[in-house]
Amino acid sequence: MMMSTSLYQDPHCVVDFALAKLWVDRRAITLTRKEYELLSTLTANAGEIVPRGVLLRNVWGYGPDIRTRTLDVHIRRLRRKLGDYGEQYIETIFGVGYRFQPWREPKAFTVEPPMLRATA
Amino acid sequence: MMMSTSLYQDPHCVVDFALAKLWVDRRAITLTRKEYELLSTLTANAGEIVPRGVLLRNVWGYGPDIRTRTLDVHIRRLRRKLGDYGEQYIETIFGVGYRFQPWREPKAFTVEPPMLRATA
DNA sequence: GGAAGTTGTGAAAGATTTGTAAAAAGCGGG
DNA sequence: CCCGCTTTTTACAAATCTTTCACAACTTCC
Repeated sequence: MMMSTSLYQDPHCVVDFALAKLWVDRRAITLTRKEYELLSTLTANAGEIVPRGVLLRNVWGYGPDIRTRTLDVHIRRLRRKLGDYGEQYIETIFGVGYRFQPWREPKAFTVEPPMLRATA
Repeated sequence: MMMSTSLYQDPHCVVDFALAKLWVDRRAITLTRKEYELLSTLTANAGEIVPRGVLLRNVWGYGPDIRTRTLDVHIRRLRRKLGDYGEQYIETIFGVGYRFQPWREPKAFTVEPPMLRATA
């Protein structure tokens, strides 16, 4: 039985919620369970801030009174697995939480410098 | 369109659900009943993760509260019978279950080294 | 600039899951 | 019953994942 797969998708990154898989630039990346749940929560709210408390509750089942750094560590490992885009994809909102930013083409500064006219 | 005998098939491995038989590289392999049921369940969902719980329920009829290592032992024997491909075919998804991966040609890295150009 | 609080990070410790060999337990036909 | 084969359990070893720790780096606010 084939149902259309639910996934997050942009030019560089695909997350398949059904297969629990991640691809970055066509390359398959293995995620651990916690990494996957964390990324799922973030991409499910792509573009929106997800507060630390919400992540700790949804992914870890922690209450509001638990102090841990495990979220930070997992964020770090996710960023790593997202390769060069890690920093761009997962944004830190200081004092609040994190936000997964859908891919946006970088300004083309280095690619196509503004009018290098032959000349002088 | 007619639906011929139901079987799983790839360049190295054929599983015939009707005959309850397995061939690896043209060689017939005898499977015990449990081995066969396990392999059937896995190949029937080739490419997809099958959670431990599902296997324990489908193949053994166990409920979610039963702790046993018999699944692991059977996986091991299946891998053995699949010969050199055992590890490649049956993938462990840590903390989740197993996945039967259809055959894929290995990357040809060693076969055709990237351009050794004569020169300098 | 300095204090207080927050996040980043590598490494270590802890916890859980899976692999495996070998022994024990089941099972069906003689 | 007894035998041969299959299946399950047992008991560790090994692999993998998760969390903590200690400290560096960074933010914010005064």
